Amino acid sequence: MHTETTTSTDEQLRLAKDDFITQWGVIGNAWGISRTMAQIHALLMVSPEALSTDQIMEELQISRGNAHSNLRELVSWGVVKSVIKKGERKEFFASEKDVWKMFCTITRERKRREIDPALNVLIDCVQTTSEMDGPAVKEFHEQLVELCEFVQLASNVMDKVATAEESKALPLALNWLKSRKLTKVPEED
Amino acid sequence: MHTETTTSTDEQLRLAKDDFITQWGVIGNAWGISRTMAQIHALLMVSPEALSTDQIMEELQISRGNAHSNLRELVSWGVVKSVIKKGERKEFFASEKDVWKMFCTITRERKRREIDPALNVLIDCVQTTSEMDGPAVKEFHEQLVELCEFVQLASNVMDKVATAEESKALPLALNWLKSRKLTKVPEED
DNA sequence: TATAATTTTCAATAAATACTGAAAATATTA
DNA sequence: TAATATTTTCAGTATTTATTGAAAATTATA
Repeated sequence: MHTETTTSTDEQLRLAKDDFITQWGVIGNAWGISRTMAQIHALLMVSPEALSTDQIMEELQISRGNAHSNLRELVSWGVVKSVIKKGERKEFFASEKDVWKMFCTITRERKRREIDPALNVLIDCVQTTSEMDGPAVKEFHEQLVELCEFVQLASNVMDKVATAEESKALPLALNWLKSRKLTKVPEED
Repeated sequence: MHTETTTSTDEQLRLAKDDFITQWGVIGNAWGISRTMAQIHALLMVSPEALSTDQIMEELQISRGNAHSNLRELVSWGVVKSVIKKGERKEFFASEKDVWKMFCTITRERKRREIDPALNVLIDCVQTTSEMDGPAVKEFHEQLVELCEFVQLASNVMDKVATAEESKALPLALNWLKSRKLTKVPEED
């Protein structure tokens, strides 16, 4: 029996997944999502099985508190669901895997958390300034109305996306874009 | 001469602008933009004139270094432009005021900074896994391809938006959405 | 050229955010 | 019920990000 010189398929797969998880963490970080949260999400996206908190802690080498709070956050965003396995006492977690469903879910949440509050603030500002006069006020008011209408439109668009029940609806709706080859974009220096 | 009991129009306007600037800072913060950067942006959006670094420092009560680096950042995003006033030695700054142009500019930058790097990472992962075999690998590979195609589409959409030369093009293109009344969305509790 | 105005840098510090690990609370089984 | 498994909380700590303010570098004027 001689020493294995090639990496086994399982090992290769594990390494590729680890790489993806790490990279997704970096991406998430660049997008303003905490590295750990992005990593948990990535791990669950590429896990055929739902995972327990302990498995996630083990895999990503993070503490229980960290795993716990990030899992709750992912669940609150709707991209991860808690799964009960029969015969098992603990909670398991599984990610939504359909990219379009994920997109719709995140859009709905972002609208609720980020767009609606901004809209409310802007509407308040618009109303305050509509009761004042003078040319300078008018200019300011106009600017606010433009901003407001923009955010309103964003809000409407996001509503449409969020309620695109069938995950297949959007890809089709966006068919006006020809697909391109899978070619890397030149990197920054 | 009796004491003024009502606030002057100028004072009212100043207060309304201050309020907007503060609120925009809060919104920006919720969107992952630093409070100060959002405030500078807001200030410039509602200033009829371009402002100097000193005026911005004074207005927002921030340090020179802070004002400086955030202004550079805003300029690098393309939403603020440096303006040279004749007879004046210092640099002045003015914000783009057309909301749609702003949107196109930000979209272009986000694509370049956030989408393209992610796409490159995903393409690498897809390629790595395409050279491996086994059913588990195939499942992983499929998931990566879906993600990749999604990001690719996002990239294409953003390209279209970014190059929508005329700022009027997009509002028209998005006409499929009926406008709604300016009504506040119910707040969270 | 020297002088003054202005911009840029950056070490030090403050503030915000993320993470740990263990204790407390809760839920499950015997 | 008690014993055990599991989840949740949270004070303390580490890490990251934002800000200050003054010195250095740059640019413009006399």
